[in-house]
Amino acid sequence: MATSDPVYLRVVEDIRRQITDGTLPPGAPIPSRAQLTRKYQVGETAARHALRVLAGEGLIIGRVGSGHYVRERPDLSPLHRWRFLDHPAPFAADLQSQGRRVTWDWHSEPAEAGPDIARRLRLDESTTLTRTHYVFRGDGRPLQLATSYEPLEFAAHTEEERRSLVARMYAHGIKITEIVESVHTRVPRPAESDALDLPAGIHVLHVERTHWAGDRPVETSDIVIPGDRFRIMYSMPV
Amino acid sequence: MATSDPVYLRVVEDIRRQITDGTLPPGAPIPSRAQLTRKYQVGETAARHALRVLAGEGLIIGRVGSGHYVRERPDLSPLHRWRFLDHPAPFAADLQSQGRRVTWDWHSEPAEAGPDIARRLRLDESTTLTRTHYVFRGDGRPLQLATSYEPLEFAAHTEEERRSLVARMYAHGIKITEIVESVHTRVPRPAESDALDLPAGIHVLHVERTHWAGDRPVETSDIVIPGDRFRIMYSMPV
DNA sequence: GCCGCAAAGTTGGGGCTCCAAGTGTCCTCG
DNA sequence: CGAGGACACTTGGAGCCCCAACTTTGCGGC
Repeated sequence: MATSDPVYLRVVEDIRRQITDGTLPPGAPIPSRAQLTRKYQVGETAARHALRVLAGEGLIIGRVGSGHYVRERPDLSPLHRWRFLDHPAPFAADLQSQGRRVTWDWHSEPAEAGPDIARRLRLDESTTLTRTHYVFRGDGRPLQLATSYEPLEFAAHTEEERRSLVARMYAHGIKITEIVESVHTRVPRPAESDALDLPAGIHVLHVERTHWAGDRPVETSDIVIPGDRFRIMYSMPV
Repeated sequence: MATSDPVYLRVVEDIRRQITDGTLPPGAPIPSRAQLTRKYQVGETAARHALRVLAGEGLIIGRVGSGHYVRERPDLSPLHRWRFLDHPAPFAADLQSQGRRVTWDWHSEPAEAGPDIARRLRLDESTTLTRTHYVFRGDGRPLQLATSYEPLEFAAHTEEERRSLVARMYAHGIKITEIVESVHTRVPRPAESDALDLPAGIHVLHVERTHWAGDRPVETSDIVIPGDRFRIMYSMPV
């Protein structure tokens, strides 16, 4: 977006795009260091750094003597993990990877922080925030609820802006550096049973997620998932 | 361990040790590139690479113009996340970060894979595996159960070996490249209620964890956590 | 005693080069 | 026709250098 980003990022973003949009399928060879320097008109350092970044993301894998290749099982790669974590419906991962569509409704309103949210965002209890309720559906069935709290000035207004909190914050000059989650299970509240169409006796997974910019929390949300019909999948390259 | 490891690893491991054992507390400055080259007698490239690796692990943070510093909140760093994930009791993280001791009992026995484990490890149903049952306790109270399945030849025999599956596999020449988890909640089985001292009506979190070496699964385990009294905490640098 | 500025130090981007170890290909020789 | 070896290519470790942007420190002057 900026006019003078690091050049290695140009290479990273171009290859990443080709992998995510399927131009480079799993197993496909990535151009070698020498080829990248010619193709993108960058130095060897930049080409090498780009490959290392992509390998660090788990999107490609390097084989000494042979080359870099798009990794198999990319649906479990950190990029995807990352995309889903950043997504307002982070635990819709397995549904999406099965090719099914996740849709959602939301509505926003101003709200007082209250003791719990004030603690999580390190704010005063009487601070007014934007509270957004989300209902996520997969193939029409309710999958997941989320309630997000963020300062008024950062709230999303369009569908597009809702897709990535990190990108939205970045546009405001705020760089998200960490995502902290705390998970437990509990009995659903009546409104939740209703919204999720839960049979009696089924518990829910409750995820408290907070986005941090350095040592300052900038957004927090409560995510509620039916505990029976759902699975969370992720992976990490070692 | 090996006689001729990459030199940057020497630097990484030394600094990492100092951070984890408290010699370098949160906020402490890390020697600069120039100082590292002198101190460890390595080139600038190696010093720089070591700092990048540590920063990538989230243990330190670089500030342009100032230096690298041990990160605050290191109990949420990826290294720790990683250590706990690799640990047989991955979700004892918040207890340990509060300084409490987690202890465990276990017993191993040979067992037939059976349909479920055979599918997860891509083996034949009649294959004999080592099955290990763990009971984890924090301050004497039961916290977590785990059942691990691994090929006979890789099984751990000492307490020390049990601490890190990744290190143990590495000693066998097997490099773990990925950890895949699938989580859901369910009603506890009678034996689980018993072992975890669960009040009636409390559900459990059931985690299916599989360690992969390339495209081959080498270990899988079922981890059962009480859903009421427990929280999972982790974080990821963006 | 305090302010402001310059100098020194630090990170992060980028460039170039050498080398060891491993892979793949192709050609030659038996 | 087939096996084996030479050669070209690739990764990953390592070294050295230059520079822009930023922070810290310390000194000189008011």
